Amino acid sequence: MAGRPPPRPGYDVRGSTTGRPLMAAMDLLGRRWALRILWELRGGPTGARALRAKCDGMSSSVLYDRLRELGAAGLIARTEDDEYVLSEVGAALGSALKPLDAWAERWAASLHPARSHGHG
Amino acid sequence: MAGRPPPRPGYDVRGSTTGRPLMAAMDLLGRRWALRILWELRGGPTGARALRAKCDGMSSSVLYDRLRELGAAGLIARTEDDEYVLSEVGAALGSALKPLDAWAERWAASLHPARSHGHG
DNA sequence: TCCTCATGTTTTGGATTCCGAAACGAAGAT
DNA sequence: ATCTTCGTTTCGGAATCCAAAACATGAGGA
Repeated sequence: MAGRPPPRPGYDVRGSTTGRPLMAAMDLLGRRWALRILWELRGGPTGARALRAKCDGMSSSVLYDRLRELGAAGLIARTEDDEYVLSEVGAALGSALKPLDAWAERWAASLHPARSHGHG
Repeated sequence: MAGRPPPRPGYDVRGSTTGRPLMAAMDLLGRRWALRILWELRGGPTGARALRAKCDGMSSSVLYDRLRELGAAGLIARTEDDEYVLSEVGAALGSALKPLDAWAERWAASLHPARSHGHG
């Protein structure tokens, strides 16, 4: 079960007592599969089992831990159909993560410059 | 010790065999303190002990695990003075992370709208 | 020389987190 | 009733993280 309350800005999080939002975000998003879950939720409402399939390799126990945390943080919500969906801030995070996607491509290019890499 | 080679784009990473750069990035950066270390390195070359002080709460063993991983990933390098410094791609990541910082502020505002929050 | 102090780094044992598979409970369809 | 699909929880073992101590090196001073 959750060992501690999910990190939220304004409160002390692991490694920072300043309550700086970015630190809370890094604590929350810096957990295994957290970013990935949000990323896969970009495409619209998704059921738990389908979400797990997209994040192949994730164990269900961790999935539900994350879903609880992200829900408590207000990043995801649920539809009437028992599906998980990005909240407004959650969707905004998806946009804020795009530069990271672009950077990753650049990073890949810097490591093996001769490799071609598509965007999907 | 390092249980597996640090994630790099173009190879299979935890939870993804596509080699997609973003997935490799999420595996690498989604480890505890990884993002924080890069964030604190923004200010210029920093010695190991000073870096650990900035990331108060981080244990030294994890610090050096991360420094090894980030070094192998080409995100950080070392100066002659035994200090750690962002590489070119590493610095670019710092910029790519700025929208995340901005998003975190918005996230904080969405949780407790009446709270004031400065930028430093 | 010897001691001290600050640094970079590794080691160690215990706590936390993650994984993988199985299982449970509630629907719907046959 | 039975089968299937889904959301969810449980559980033992593995990987990771933590906290503190220890090791190594070099500079400075007595």
